[in-house]
Amino acid sequence: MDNKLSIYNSLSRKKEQFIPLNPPFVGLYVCGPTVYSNAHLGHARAYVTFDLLYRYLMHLGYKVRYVRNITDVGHLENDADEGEDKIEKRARLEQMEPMEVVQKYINTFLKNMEQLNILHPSIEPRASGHIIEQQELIKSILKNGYAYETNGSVYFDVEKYNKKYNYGKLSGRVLEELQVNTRNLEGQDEKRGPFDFALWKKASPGHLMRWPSPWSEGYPGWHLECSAMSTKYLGEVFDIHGGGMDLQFPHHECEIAQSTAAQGKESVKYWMHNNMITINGQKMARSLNNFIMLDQLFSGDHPLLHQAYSPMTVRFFILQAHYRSTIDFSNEALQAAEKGLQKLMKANEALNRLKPSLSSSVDISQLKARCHEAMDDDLNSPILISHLFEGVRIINAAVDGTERVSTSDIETLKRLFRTFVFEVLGLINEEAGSADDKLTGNLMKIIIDLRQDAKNRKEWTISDNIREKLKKAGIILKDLKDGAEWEIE
RNA sequence: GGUCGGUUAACCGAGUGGCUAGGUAGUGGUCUGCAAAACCAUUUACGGCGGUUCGAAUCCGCCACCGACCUCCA
Repeated sequence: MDNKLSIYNSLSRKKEQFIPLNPPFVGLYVCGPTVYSNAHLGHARAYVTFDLLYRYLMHLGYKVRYVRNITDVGHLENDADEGEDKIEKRARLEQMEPMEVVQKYINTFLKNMEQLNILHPSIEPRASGHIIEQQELIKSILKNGYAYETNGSVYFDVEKYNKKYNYGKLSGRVLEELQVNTRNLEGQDEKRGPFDFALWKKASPGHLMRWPSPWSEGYPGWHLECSAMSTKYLGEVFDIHGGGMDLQFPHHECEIAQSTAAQGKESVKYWMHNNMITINGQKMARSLNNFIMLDQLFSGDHPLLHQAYSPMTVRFFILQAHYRSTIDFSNEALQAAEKGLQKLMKANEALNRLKPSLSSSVDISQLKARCHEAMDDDLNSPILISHLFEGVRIINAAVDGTERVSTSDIETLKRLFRTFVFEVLGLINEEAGSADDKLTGNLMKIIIDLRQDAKNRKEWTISDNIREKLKKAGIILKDLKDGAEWEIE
């Protein structure tokens, strides 16, 4: 198992060599969605990013336990302590049970993830299924003196925590400065400090989702679930915690505080954050009302979209940028990704009919080494893709006869594509299958042979007519040096 | 206002103190009955002003602009 992989640790703000705590095992926790609405382009970016990490770690031979939670309770809107629960709000709007809402959006979320060929995590725990664990965690924090109870609610004492530990180390914030720069929010008299956050909230009379607890009938605070579930499934200390950059503060900061307050030590070794997707230079945000849902992207049904984009086009678009950069959405960029992906997939198919030469005029093993280097360098998928396009050029040139590739190098290339294009980048050839249907294949052979006869007699009107009519039927015909190839549009 | 990050050619998007990233689009050529594809060649770059250096787009400083976080967000 090689350990050349380096990843950017948000905690140290630099690239660090990845050294697992207990090789060959790796514990990976990623903040999953709050299931109160359909999944959007931003979700795709986050989960494609960590899917890439998951796939590459497995490729390196690690045994990864990947935990991605589903938030189905406790996530409030607006001010963290006064807002309405997102799930409950949606339940009221759609006149459903909260858990019906949860199920509905879990179903579409998982469907979208499958469309994007994102592998299922090892465990997808739900917050509502871990109320006991969350309560136990609160008890530990209370016992250690870093939380207090007011009116049946329990809050984390940030100021006290900050005296011994460092609240703000992940996001680079200093508590005193935060306090100076923050306006006093109203309606927070239950809390001792403005940055204290809820661990347990007493349910108001109309609140639907509620559980008994030593403090009140209520529900857990949002930040708690990740600490509780990561500890349960990955242990007190584990390797990697991931999520969107926007979660760094306050969510991940609070997670660090909770775990540290409960166990006296931090739980995460490497923090990784993916950057945002922007639309016309601005972050996609609910408040800006510029969301594009994945279903809309796949169907083209959105005012900003000129056309539909397939799941693999979206995946490839995301992978063509580095995960720590913002990517700006545009139709042009998506269309460029679509074309590029087609080129990659066609070259992969051409690989199968490549005629070997006695020797090679290209260095395939060097290409392979470069692919690994790119991924080892903080998952540099754009560089990896650029190397794969060098492979594309070699394949096409070999088909044309301007480069030579030996039998063993063809095998290496095939392995290279299988490994990096399909296993690591997780791409799928969406257009594959045209030749799978034997009957169609036979019919097409007859048509192509008849057309070839016409061509041999230089009856161009007939041959062009056949090509034209096939096109209308959705079949693209391309003449080769000997014969022709076809594909379904 | 505080903190952090960015500004790369027509568009997207990497990277580096001196060596063509890549994709898409454009132009010219090869191939072809034509078309498509492919191949070869090729145009417009590193926000501005200084500084360090033999050499900077890459390091430093200042300025301009953009964005993120500081409230829910992937």
